[in-house]
Amino acid sequence: MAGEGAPGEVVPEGAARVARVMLESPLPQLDRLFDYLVPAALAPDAHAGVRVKVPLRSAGRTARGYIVELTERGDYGGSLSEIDEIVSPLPVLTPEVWALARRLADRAAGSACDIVRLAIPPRFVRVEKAFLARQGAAGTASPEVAGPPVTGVLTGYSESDAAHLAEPGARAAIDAIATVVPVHAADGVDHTVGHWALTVAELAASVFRRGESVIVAVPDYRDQISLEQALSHLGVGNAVVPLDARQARNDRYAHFLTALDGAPHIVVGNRSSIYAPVSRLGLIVIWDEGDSLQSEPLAPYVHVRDAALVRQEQSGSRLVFVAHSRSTEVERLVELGFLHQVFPAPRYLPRVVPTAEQDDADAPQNAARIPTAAWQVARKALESGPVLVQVARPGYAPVLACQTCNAPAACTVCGGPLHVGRAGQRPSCTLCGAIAANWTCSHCQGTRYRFASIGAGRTADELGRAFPGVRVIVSDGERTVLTVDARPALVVATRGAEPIASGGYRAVLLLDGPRMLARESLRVAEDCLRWWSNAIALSAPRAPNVLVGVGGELAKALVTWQQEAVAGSELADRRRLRFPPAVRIATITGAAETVATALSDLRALLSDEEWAKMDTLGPVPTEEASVRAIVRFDYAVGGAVARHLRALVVKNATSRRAKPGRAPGFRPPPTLRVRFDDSEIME
DNA sequence: AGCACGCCGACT
DNA sequence: GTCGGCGTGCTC
Repeated sequence: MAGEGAPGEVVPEGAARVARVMLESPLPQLDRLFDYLVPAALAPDAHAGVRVKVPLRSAGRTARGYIVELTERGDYGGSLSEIDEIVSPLPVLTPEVWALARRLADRAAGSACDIVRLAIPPRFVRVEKAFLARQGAAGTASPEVAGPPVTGVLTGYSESDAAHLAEPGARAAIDAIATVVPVHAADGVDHTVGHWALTVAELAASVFRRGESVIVAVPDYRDQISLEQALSHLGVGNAVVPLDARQARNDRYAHFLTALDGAPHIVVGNRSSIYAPVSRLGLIVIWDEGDSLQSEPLAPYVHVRDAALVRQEQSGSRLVFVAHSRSTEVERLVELGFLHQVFPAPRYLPRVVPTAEQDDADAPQNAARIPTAAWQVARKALESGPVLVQVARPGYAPVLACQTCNAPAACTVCGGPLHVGRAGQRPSCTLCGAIAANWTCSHCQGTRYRFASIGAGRTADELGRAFPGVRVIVSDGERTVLTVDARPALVVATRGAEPIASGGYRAVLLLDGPRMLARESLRVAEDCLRWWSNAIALSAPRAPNVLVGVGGELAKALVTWQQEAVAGSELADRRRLRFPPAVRIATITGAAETVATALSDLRALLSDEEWAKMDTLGPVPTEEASVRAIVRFDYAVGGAVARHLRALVVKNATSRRAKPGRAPGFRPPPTLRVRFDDSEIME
């Protein structure tokens, strides 16, 4: 490389002289490609995908960005500036990921650079140097793979389903087998994992052994570990590239670069792994797509499901959604015939026993919310191993109330709700953390409070008293226990934080069903079904699973293990109400006049046919000086709605002015903001 | 975001 | 006549 590209050297005839650059800027009006000249000195490293620094508007002001493509002549009429610097010669933004980012941003009326930020971790120079040195020395080496050859067998499923899933471009919703299996990892240690992990690992290993890459997006760390153990069990542990959020930033960049090296890999990570720059993508797996952690909280809020659907379409890879229960979104895709349903063969039916809640004077201690039948199940199961008790709330007493007037107990400092975190602790404020010493009720001046709800900690205390001598283990969101051994123990866990028990739980008690169902949410039925199903799936084969205090359609769905029936009827309701996912929605937020003009501009931009396929809710006032309108529309017109709303956001961003030098207290009107497919908003 | 351009009020 | 106020618009 040395000696090439001296200043003033002439670029070879026919070489690309113009780089089209995506700028790293949050401004919607800069979300397009800008043309720059490639100076001869930089030509050797000027490849599509490399990070660059470019001048913007005036000399001295630089922006960062990525070369997206190289052409001989740009389409810009004016005179072009030259690229300042090529930050690194590594082409980190692959054409495939760029195309994905552009499509998803357009679909969500957002900036492609916001997606690229999720896709490419921050650069780590030392990591990059080490990677380049390694690549220069050894070239691109495929990871070594041990273990059995490609079998195409999918344990617990029919041969015909396995064959269907092996076909290129296959798309399916797979109902996971609701129990646990032992795996023998390469480290020589035996582990227990959910059977889903073995299923996903079998699919991944068979695609990987064809020389293709796999991406698996899992919601949390516990699932990440289980899947890595299952992949190790199948002899493809070396192929795993982990991209989870727990990694240090340098490790994250190192693993990102490994994914980029051109060899086939099995990428396992959180929702942003869907953007991994692997080559020859053969399979995308989304495990437990309904988990809220699969929903992206950063703009433009593209759910991993939607990113996966677009990436599948663009790459022609296989795509499977694996879960114990079905979201309405996946149900819609099944009903459209877009996803093929796959059930275990023979169907696996866990033992689920619904028990109506009862006030039972005979129940030990004051634990009346645990019916006698459940006590008996727990007592018997504790003879042979661990028992899982799922509860709704973490802490000890999550809610306190005034003993005199029954009002919720509020912090005397900030007015926030009080709670007791651990047994014997003084009450403290959930918001500001202040210890409530000498508490007085703000309503009646009473000074005594009572526990108004029961958390995991208090349940654990009660159970410990009822079963003297039995180990009690608490796992909640704050202190999550990942695994427990096979010895008898009462494991009290909040939903989603259940440890995996070696050999599976001998019984599962789902205690706080009615409380979980009481939550005000459009998704409450599907969420509860998912929480319960996932806990049941941690039980050993034939172990009893007691569902306390829940009857009706939900209990029936669990007993017959047909959660998709609930998803189907939920979706039918949403169609009737025109709620997502039957339709798409976009929320439009901003100053009242801004939103009003945006809505009328949108009407003007759409054809009559398009307008007929949508309706508007609101606007309603939200926070200070802001209103929010919701537009609902059929999937067919989503592209047009997104394009026009995006244009209005750009227009608003360029014309709106914060007026400096105005009277003190003057606040610029809130910006026009558009967000697509925010299903939380319908609650 | 920043920064230059441009179109109206007070000035040597 | 022009110096400079800040609203307006653009960024390859």
